[in-house]
Amino acid sequence: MSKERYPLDVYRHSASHILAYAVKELFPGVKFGIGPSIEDGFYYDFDRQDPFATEDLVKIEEKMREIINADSIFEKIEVDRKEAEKNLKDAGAAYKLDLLAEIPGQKVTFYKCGDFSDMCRGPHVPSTGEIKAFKLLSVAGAYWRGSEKNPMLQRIYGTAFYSQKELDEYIQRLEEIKKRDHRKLGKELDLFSIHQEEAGPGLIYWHPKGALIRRIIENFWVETHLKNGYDLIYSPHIARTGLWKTSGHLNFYKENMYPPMEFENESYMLKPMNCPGHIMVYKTQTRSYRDLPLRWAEMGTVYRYEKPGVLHGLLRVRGFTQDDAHIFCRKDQIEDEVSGVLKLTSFFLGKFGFKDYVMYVSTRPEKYVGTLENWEVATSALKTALEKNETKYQIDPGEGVFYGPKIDIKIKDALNREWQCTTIQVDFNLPAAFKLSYVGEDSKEHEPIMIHRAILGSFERFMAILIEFYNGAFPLWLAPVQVKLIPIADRHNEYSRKVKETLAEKGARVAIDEDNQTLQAKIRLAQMEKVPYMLVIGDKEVSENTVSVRSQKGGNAGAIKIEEFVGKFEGELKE
RNA sequence: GCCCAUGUAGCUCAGAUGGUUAGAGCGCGUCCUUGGUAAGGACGAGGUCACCGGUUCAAUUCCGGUCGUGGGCUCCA
Repeated sequence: MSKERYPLDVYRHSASHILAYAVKELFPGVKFGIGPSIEDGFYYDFDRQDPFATEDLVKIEEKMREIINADSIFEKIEVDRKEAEKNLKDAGAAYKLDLLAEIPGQKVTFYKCGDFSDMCRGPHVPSTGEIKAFKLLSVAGAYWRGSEKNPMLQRIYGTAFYSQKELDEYIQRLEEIKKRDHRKLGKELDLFSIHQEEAGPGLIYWHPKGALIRRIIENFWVETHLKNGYDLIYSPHIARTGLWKTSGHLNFYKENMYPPMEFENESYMLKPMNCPGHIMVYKTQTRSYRDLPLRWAEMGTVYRYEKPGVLHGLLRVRGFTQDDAHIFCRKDQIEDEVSGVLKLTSFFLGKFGFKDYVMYVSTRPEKYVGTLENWEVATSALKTALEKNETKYQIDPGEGVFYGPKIDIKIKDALNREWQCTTIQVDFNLPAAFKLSYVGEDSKEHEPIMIHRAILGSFERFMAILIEFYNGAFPLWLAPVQVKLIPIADRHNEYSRKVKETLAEKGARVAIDEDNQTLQAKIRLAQMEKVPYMLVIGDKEVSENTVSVRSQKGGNAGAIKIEEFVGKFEGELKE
């Protein structure tokens, strides 16, 4: 065995081959798909009559260990294209033939290892004994080449690391992610529920604590928008089907819309987006170039049909509230407006503690509306705005929406996962579809540009991210209960109520635990509820007019005067 | 939608090759206890074993379907 370190993906790719080798040994007749390394490990796709059971993974792992112990050499073999084709045909390797068709050149490489040979670009580690730490994780169905039209294969996921220690750490991280799951914490902290059978899947019910957090965020959101030159509007949840026809949603977005409601000989549809509503408001007046930009914001609840298999907690739902806004502006204002949105975005995300994010600019796709000149102007405005904000970004070529280029921002959470929240999209389509105009300096009619933007994305998704990011322990300004008073015995209840009143007058959200329980039990409960501050009140506190402060993260901090606690509390809120 | 797994008390989970009253812990209620920084004690109330149908003398258990959920594929705020 060599001491050289191979890149982790080479390592994993080799592990994936060993997996395929083991499957070939254990389950003859299985056909092979592809087996690449992925971000956190590797997988291999197999076509087999009977799906793999979870117990099969154990057997396969054992076989893999045998192969590793045998330390078989990965032998690279170059084969002439025609010969490869013949060999694969003889072996009945339909999927490999499919792959071969896409490989250019006259030579193809195979890697042979023991009795197992696989068409593969490589590279591989020199021999199977190099693999020190691996684990098979799960089985799942996956379409061949990711298309619903193709047959479904059985995919086995696994991961591999240089050392057992790193593997253990990875598995620990998976467990940490599981522990932080917003669905689990949402239940434990009594924030929200979903009543899939009784009320319908993908629809969220906010409980008092969750609703309170939501309202705190909304208030902050409204205040910030008003300070930053936005006006608020409200638009209805349904509109005549004709409106969605004009907007183009019936053409481009139909599969995500719920079927029409018919009444009074008219047909109405539930809104999947807020934009047409905002356009209705725009059209009520003749707008002058002097009026622009108009920035209209709305926490707009929209409904989108999502396939049953994709619903997931708060992250993927069927009814959600976007922190939406539409900016109607002139072409020459795009850059400034986008720049303003970027500044607002970093203010918002910073307020919640997100410091790391990745920006993507998506450019013109193959199918598009609008003039090339407009695309040019808008795309470069997006880039310039980013550059002037000294923001690094990546280009996603051709990934723009049909109606215009966009900026997507993904935030990174505590566990280094990326989440898409903010999106800023330039739209050439709707202003044209609704024949929007403003009167220019030249007294002629011009078409405004529309910018759609959502900073938090959807309230539901953002809450899910926050819950997992904070691990349920919301910072003081968001915590539904900020302070919990814990009287030790009944005789301390009265004093505690007075403390509560004092704190409540200062705007604090306070609760008292007057249950007939021991101090320890009350503290345990408050800790599990992740209340930022617990104030313990016993004989000593009552007689000295103090409270004993315990913080959720820092533990017991001793007794202080009530006014002192108020000062500390208010100071922390201002941070 | 497709593949696999799965649905037992408010929550987390046991359980029976088909057979009278289906269990535990937490939570909830009543009582005892009035305590000093993560579970004091006793008693009690909670279940059409997801729903519909089939097989059977008998189904929560076996079979089929439906509605959900989980992990994937695809898609996305």
